[in-house]
Amino acid sequence: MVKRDMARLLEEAVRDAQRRGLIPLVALPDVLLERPQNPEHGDHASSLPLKLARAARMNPMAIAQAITSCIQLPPQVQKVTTAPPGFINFALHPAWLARQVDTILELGEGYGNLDLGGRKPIQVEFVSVNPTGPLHVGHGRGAILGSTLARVLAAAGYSVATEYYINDAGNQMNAFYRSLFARYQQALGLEAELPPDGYQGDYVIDMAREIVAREGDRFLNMPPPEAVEAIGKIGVKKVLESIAQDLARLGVTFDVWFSEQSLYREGQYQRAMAILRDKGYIEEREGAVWFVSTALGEDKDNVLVRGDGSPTYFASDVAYHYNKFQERGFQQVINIWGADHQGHVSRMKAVVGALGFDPDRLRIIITQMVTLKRGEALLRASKRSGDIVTLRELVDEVGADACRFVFLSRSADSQMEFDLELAKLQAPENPVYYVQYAHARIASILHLAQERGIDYSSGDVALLTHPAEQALLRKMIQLEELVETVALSLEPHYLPHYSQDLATAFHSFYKQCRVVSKNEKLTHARLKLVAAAQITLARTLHLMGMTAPERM
RNA sequence: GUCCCUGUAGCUCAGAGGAGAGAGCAACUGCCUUCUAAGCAGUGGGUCGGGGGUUCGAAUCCCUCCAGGGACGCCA
Repeated sequence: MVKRDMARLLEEAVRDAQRRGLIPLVALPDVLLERPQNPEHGDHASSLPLKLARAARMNPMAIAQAITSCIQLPPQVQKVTTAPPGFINFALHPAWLARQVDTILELGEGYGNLDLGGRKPIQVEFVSVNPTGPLHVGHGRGAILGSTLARVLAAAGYSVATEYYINDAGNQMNAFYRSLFARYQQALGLEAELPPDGYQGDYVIDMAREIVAREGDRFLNMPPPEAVEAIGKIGVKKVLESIAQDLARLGVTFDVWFSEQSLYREGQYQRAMAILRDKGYIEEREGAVWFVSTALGEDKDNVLVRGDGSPTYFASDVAYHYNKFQERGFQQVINIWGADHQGHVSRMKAVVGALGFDPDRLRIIITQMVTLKRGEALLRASKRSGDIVTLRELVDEVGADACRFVFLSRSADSQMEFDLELAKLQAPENPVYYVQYAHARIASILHLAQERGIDYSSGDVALLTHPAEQALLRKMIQLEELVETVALSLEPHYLPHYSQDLATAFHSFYKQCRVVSKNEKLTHARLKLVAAAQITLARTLHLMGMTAPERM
């Protein structure tokens, strides 16, 4: 990776300068290199001299010159210059840049893979919505974020497992069961009322009708509690199937669908509670069992077991995370939660610490709310009221690729507006098509070359000296750095931005440089460049979970 | 009241201590006899919410105020 090479080069030069007494022995800051926005300042830049000036009690320019004088140019670098008030600028060597085409072609689909993670087992848990109804658009955001992170982490060399936590225990499920049973009775022409805390959505009615069609009235012959349970199970299965389908259409799949109930069946709950009890984090008062989070600096304690003896969802979460770290041995766990769970972050981390694990091994990403607009009309999503725009509807209208791209473009921290009308209206001008169009154009050139039977395998990349070719190359070689950035920051919104930059570099090259021409040698070299650009662009699209179309 | 997120071009958003603050859309001007014009080249547009502070240097860090959203249950 170029950036790392440059950083090492700089660091060695500083050490050398210190050894030779050109600059004093002072500690170095963490960040050594930046990427200058002005191309005149080279490909990489360092403001290290400015940062050292005070401690070194030297003029920054003098430091810059001292360091620069200790740099021995590697093949990657054409020149190193100093600039006031104290910058060191690195310019990559055009010949080296051109040679990266061959490197990328050799790596093929593997270009962009790193071994940053050392195969460490890492879990990404996301969506994890109660199986009580269809997913809405907010869930789509978490789904796309999670699945993209999983792809990038895998590329970065982690051993990634994706997981959906099924909240199939607790009050919400019970309300859903009873709602479904009421609709079932209604579907059979009986008088029945939806419970006051019930689910009003039409999908419950549809589901009840399906159950009647398939199973008849046999549940009426059971004692009502049994019937509710039996119908509920069928309902959950149906809902989960439809959730899985909706997600699959978005390119989101899971390695594991983990049941909350299993935590109780298989003893994880009991074991986790025993640990907390042994370590003195549990107190019983007011008829309930509490996790004494105040002992860990939290604002307040939290109930684990209610007065009626039933565990809270927090108790389930304790057992679940005990299971993740202790029983399944994940080194790192990433949870993606909606903004409405933000208040639970610190207590969750506290309890992980209380169980004996380093809380930093748990990283929780909060995705902010999505508001849907249809033109001027604001649409609020509430599952209870039944007034929702479902994820399925969104994908139907906008398409999976565009959905992924739009959601990925925003950082998880910022609330976003999704205007359905605009998304449809803008379709041809949408950046997603701009990026994919670049890929289709590349494919088209390569098809032409194939039709004409051009063998460019021995093309000489040294001919790639045109500014547009070099600009394209500069973008292409940033892919590895991008994968690293996203894997460390867990912020995939860099991907769509990079893909646009890459597409721009290609479109501009395409306009300025004829690829298949009468100049045979240049044609061969450029076909190589184009093939490498295709690899880079396709890889970027695939990391985002998008398709790379051959034609549009 | 407390805690979290956000406030950057007309709109949607990047930019997390460095060099005249960026992109897409929208607006305007040019460019198709050549591999896809879903494209390219260019123009206009900004008190980076306000005010203090730290720093050689702040959209970025600290304090404070304002505005929007979310969370503060023996709901999930």
